[in-house]
Amino acid sequence: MPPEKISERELMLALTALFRDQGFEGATLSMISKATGLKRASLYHRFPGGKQDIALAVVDFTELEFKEVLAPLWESGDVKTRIRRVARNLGDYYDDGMKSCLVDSLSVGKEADGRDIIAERIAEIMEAFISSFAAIARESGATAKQARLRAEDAVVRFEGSLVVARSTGKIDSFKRWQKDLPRILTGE
Amino acid sequence: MPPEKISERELMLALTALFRDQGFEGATLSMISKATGLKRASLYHRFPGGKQDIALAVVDFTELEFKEVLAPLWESGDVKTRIRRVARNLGDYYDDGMKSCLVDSLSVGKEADGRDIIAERIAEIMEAFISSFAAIARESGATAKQARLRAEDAVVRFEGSLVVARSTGKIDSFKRWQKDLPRILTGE
DNA sequence: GTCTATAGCTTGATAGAC
DNA sequence: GTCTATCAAGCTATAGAC
Repeated sequence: MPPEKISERELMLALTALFRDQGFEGATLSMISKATGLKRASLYHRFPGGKQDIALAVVDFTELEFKEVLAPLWESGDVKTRIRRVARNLGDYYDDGMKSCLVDSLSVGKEADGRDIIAERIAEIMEAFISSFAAIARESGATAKQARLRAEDAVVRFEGSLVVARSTGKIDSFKRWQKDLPRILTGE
Repeated sequence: MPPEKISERELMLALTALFRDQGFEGATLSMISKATGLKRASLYHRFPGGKQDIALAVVDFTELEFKEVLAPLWESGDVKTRIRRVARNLGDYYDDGMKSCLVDSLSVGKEADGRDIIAERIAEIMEAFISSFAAIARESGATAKQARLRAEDAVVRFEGSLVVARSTGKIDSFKRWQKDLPRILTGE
C-alpha cells in the first residue's frame, strides 16, 4: 500500500476550509480532490458515505477544534481574563473575522438527501456554543436566565459580525465584538 | 404568442425565495423551473444571461422590496414609532426570523464565474441597509460616528439572529432584536 | 412567450488494478 | 491507500418550432 498522502489533521483542515467557504452544494468533489490532493476514489476509501460523510466529519472535527478554542472558559482564574482569552482565540480561529462560520455556511441549502442529519448536528454545535458562554456568564454572577440571554446575545453578535464582514469585506464589527465580549457576558 | 404564465412580481417572489433558501449553488435551474412553472428555455428568454442574470435580478428586486420595508425611516413623525414600524415590517418580511437573509445566503460560495458581480451588489445592499439605520440614529440625536456604530450594531444583531434562528430553529433572539431595535438605534 | 429536444459538461459515486 | 477508468444522473445553456 502507498503511504498516506495527507495526514488526518491536514486533511480535515483542508476539508473544513472548503465547506466553510463554499457551503455544502458549493463544495464539489472536484474541489475537494484538488484541495486535498486525493483522487475521488481515495476520498471514498476514507469516507465511504461520500460527500455527506465528509461534511459530517468536518462538523465533528470542528466541534473538537472549538472545544480547544473555548478551553479557557473551563479553566480557573479571573472570569474576564478568561473571556478575553477566548475572544483572542476566536479572532485567531476566524482570522479576525475574515473567515465564515461553518454553522452559517452549512445551514444554507436544501433539506433533501441527508442534509437533515447535518442540520441536526449543526443545531447541536450552536447550542453547545451558547451553553458554553452561558456557563461563564453564570459564573460571573448572572442568574441562569440572565446568563442564557447574555450568551445568546454574544453568539448572535458573533455570527452577525461574520456575516457583515463576509458581505462587506470590513472586519470592524468583528473587532468590536471581540472587545465587547467580556462586557456582554458579565453584564459589565 | 402565449400569455405570460406568471406575473413579473410572482416570478420574482418565487425566485427570491429559492435563492434565499438554497444559496446560489443550491438553487438549480430544475428547482427554478419547478418553482416558477416556466421551462428552462422560457427562463432563458426572460433572463438571457442565465442563472447569474436571475440572481442579479433577485438582488435588484430585493433592493426595491427592502426600500418599502424601510420606508417608515424616511417618513415624518416620532422617531421611535417609525423604528418600531420598521421592526414590524422586517418581522413580516422575514417571517418572524424563520426566513434567511438573501445577503447571507448569496455570499456563501465560490468566487468563480460572475459571482464577484453578485458579491459587489450584495455589499452595496448591506451598506445601504446600514446607512438607512445610521440616518435615523443620526436623527435621534447621535453624532455621525455614533450613528454609524449603532446602525452597524443593529444590522450585526439582525443578521446574527437570523443565523441563530436558521441553525437552531428558535426565533427568540430575533423577537428580542425586534423589541430592542428602537433602543439600539436611539441609544435609549 | 412558451415549448420540446438536445448538446456538452460536471456532478457524486463505483469497479477493480496495484 | 492510492490510483485510472467509467458510470448514470444532473447541471447550465442553446436551437428552433409554434
